[in-house]
Amino acid sequence: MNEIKKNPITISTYNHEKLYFAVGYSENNKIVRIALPQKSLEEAIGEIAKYHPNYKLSDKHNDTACKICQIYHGVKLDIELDQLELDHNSSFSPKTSFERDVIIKVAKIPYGTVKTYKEIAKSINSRAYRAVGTAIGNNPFPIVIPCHRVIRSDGKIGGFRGGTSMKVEILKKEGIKIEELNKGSRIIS
DNA sequence: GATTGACGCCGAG
DNA sequence: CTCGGCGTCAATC
Repeated sequence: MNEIKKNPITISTYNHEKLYFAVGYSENNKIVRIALPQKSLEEAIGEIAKYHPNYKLSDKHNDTACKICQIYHGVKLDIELDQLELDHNSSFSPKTSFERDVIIKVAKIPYGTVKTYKEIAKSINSRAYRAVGTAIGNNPFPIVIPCHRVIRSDGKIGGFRGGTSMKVEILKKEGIKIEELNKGSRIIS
């Protein structure tokens, strides 16, 4: 489980057509956590506050929240890795190099492309496919670290914290072809 | 140890 | 194509 951090942070938000985005920043102006889009402002803030109860609202980084919204909607946009708080005081504190390696690999998947859990595992010389999924599932920076671009080896979509349907929507907006099956969806390659 | 995964592979129907 | 079962290994209980 992700431990709860007492460090003070600020949360900035953005909303667009009934979807609410939130981003948490540390005092040294790095992103500590990103919320998946929610149906209300309270839920979006709650997604971050859950891990960082010591927060204040601020409009200082609303532009970042706006960017995240755009990326979510398929705009080809990058947020540099150095904007993310990846050290041990942040909410992302990998206990082994495994979790960190996975996140770094996922960060490098280009816009509009996908990789499989197996490929990620292989790229870090591991066969722990399932552990890769778990590590990605704990990703505190969804959308920016494009965990939605990691799919199963059989072409099926695989899981997503915000629900598989949200994963499908983002991929479609990035131009990836997906066919609907009776049971779930599949990438057309 | 034993259990649990955002998985993978193979074989049966 | 679907389903079950077993393989695999990191994290958690």
